[in-house]
Amino acid sequence: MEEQYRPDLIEAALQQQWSDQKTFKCDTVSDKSSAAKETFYCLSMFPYPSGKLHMGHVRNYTIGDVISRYQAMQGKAVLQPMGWDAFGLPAENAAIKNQVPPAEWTYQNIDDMRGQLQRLGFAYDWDREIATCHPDYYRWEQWLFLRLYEKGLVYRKEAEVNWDPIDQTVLANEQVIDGRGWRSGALVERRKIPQWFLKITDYAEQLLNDLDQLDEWPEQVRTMQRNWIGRSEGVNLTFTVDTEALDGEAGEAEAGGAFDPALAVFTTRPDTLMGVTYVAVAPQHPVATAAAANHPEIAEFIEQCKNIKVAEADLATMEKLGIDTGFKAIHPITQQRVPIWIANFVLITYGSGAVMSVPAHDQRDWEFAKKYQLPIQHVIAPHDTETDVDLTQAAFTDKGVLINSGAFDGLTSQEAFTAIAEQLEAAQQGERTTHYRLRDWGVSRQRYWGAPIPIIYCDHCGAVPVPDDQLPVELPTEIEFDASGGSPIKKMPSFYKTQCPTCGADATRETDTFDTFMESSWYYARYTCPRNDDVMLDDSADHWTPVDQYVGGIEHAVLHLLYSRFFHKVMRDLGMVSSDEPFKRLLCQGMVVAETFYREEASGKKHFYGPQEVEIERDAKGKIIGAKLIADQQPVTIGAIEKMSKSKNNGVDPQSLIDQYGADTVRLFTMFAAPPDQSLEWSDSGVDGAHRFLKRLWRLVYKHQQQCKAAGETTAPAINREALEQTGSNNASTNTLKTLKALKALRLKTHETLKKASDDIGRRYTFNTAIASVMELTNAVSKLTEQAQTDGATDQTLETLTLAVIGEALRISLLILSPIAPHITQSLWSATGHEGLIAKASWPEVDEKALVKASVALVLQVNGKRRGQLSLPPETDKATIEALALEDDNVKRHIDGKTVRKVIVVPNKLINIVAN
RNA sequence: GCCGGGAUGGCGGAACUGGUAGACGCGCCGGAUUCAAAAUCCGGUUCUGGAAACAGAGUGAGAGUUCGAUUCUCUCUCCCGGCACCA
Repeated sequence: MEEQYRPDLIEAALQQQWSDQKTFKCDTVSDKSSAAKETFYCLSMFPYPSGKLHMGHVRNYTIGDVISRYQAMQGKAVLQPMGWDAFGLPAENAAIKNQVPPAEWTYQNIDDMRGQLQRLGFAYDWDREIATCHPDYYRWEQWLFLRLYEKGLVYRKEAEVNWDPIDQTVLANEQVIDGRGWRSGALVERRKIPQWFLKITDYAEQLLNDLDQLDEWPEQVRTMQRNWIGRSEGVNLTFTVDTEALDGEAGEAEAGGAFDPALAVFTTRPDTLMGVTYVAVAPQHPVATAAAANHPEIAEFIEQCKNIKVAEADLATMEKLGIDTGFKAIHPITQQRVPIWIANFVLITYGSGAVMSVPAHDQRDWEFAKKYQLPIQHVIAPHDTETDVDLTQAAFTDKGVLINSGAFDGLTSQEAFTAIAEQLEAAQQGERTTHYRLRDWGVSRQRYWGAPIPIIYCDHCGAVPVPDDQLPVELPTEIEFDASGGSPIKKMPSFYKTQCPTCGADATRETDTFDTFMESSWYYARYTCPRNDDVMLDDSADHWTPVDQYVGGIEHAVLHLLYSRFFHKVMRDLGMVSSDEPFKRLLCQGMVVAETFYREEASGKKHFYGPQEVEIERDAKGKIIGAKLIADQQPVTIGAIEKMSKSKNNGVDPQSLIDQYGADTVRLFTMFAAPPDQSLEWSDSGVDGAHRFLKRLWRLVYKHQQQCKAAGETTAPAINREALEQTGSNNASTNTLKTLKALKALRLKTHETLKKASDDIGRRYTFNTAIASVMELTNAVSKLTEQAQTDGATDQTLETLTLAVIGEALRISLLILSPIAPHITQSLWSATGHEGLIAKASWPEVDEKALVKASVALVLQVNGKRRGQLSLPPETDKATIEALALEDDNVKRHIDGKTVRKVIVVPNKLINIVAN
């Protein structure tokens, strides 16, 4: 055994050994030996192959690896695969920038990043690796899409995209900066094009209800999904556009063509119907188009509304603007005429593209009405008389009692909901309905680097699905990119020219590709049978799924996790899996963040400096007071602590850390610095600290091993429990008694640590506190080792006993740390005479007998403030505790002159004396 | 704007079910070792007062419930994630 810890010597060798021996290869279903074993499927969200790993990946995959290794030590058959979410926009951007085809760029990145993952020692079954850009993978995605098509879950409709009028391409939201295309700088326009949709709304109710099954998901994620699906009960009702007035004013034929005079709106508050003072429609609504026909100012307003990108956040934060169409809508109950306005915040994609407006009882309507001097009609009064309603200041949005509502006056909001809905239903002007905020999933992307949508357009037969035997529709990889960013296959007749599968006539292939969320919605299932070329999923899928533990970033809380849940239910309905949900337990890890440093240039633009370029200045207490650039010794501004990113130049490259400290140190630090669900703040000195701990652990084991050798033992001796219990023997010296007491204390600490760490790693996933408790244990071992040395000459039994107790503490420390730092623990495991792999060892068991305590600390409080402490045998009775507490000098002082009113005793914890 | 989350010493964090606030690590201060340094080891370290014992204050701000609140309730401030074409 080496005296010094040398990660550079041990890590590479062990990784080679694990790879050669396929140590972490997962048993297949047909393997009889594994059939009886309990399975555990641990999955970390697969990475996009961007080039190299970042700290977020390291954190994500270390968490998954710790859980996997822990579960394997529990005796389970563990599946932990890894792969690549390989389609996506960055490959196309790189292609334009570097003139490298996306496929080449992607596969090179995969090779690089695979090497980095292996260098971190993750226990993956690499034989199951998948890359979603490979035809063997996406052919099954095309196949599944066609099954959805057959089931009527696929349809085509017009939908809006961000259009760059100069580059003549569709832009992603990310590519629109301040309303302009990121390459061309042109103002983007919203433009409608036909696109394919999946009917996820058919599953809205199930997706909502089954959230209740997911009791091992973070509550916040379930809440976000619930709100995203957004079920609401309301009424669909119809206002009628007053076409007679229209005739008088402009004439319908002129007015941009005919439109349906029935103007449908949805409301969750039919009780406020009598307070409607106007109706608002989306700029794209047919009524708006009609109004624009002979009113140039309206046409111009509609035109302006186009210059906003297709993102809800932008729509919701923009200035609320509107214009009167001049048209009137007839109220379904009062028959009164109210104005129809065009409002830029009404979404054509959401509901019917029109809303009824009740400014008295809806804040947004109120603000709009104030701005454009529209009337405000008060129709709901509060239940109680204390609540102030001042409609000149704000809308009153609570429910209450109806007023100014004719026949409905005096009804509560709830009663009015029913009464008004029934009246509308009777008059066939409305119906009660359930509405979802969730929209159908648009899966068409006008991009190259994605899976082709398997559809052929024929002039005679329309849209025709590609027959199964022609799958996969392969994406050509021999392509050329031009600077506009447009998809090359759209200009590639060899790709899109084909024959209609139905009639054989010349036809055109769909050149759009799938949204990359398609690939990530089912990859977890494909890992169970990644090489099966005959079917998408075989029996293995049901053997392993649902995934027992899924680990990934909180940013996926809604979209990816909702789409996967949808796909799982679809696959269930197709008989491919039998469970309802794909992921049993979910862990959302926080971001990796770091300090930023910058200088503001004359233009106001910030120039960010990397952490390695900057020197931190501290005051005498170590508080950071400033920073300067090493290069010129001039100050730089310390910015906010933000997510590591290229733009903020605050990223730390994991590779250089691995080179410097080894994989175990990096793994240990990322697990120790924060609990997994919180954001992790990067700290170089923290990494040093983690490395120091590993060095200390190594030296401790080395020293112990030397002592064992000196005592003539090759490994730590077994604990002689009888000898350890001999505290009362008459001829024992004080030194002996002292040592025995210390040994028993260490053994207590060992098993307390094991108990806590097992719970922390196995149940709570608070790896930071598990590591902290092992640190405490090794600190105690360190103290005892020193103590034993200074106590000097002791008899041989005692020496053996000391070696045994310390040996147990170290062995248990190694086992607890092995999922976190697998290399160093393996080396020390072998060096202390253990055969085989620590990864295949069983998790140690707590010795309950070692946990028995002679006394417990009991806190004394007077009026809730700590005034002292008692050390008492556990389960001391209340009366005794109270008597002892009242004798305490400090307690006496604080109750002096007061009357004891009450005494509260919490067993084995504290006693609180209430006196005044 | 909407939905979700967070805030505790100089710093990262701990306190799991309402019961000793600050475990563990970093940083800093002092000491040992060393010709010296690195490395390592030992001690101290929430703030204020005090030599100490101890006392007072203290978990983003303000209120409330309770014998007792970092923990529960309400209001507010700031920061972060998502918002359907970044993945």
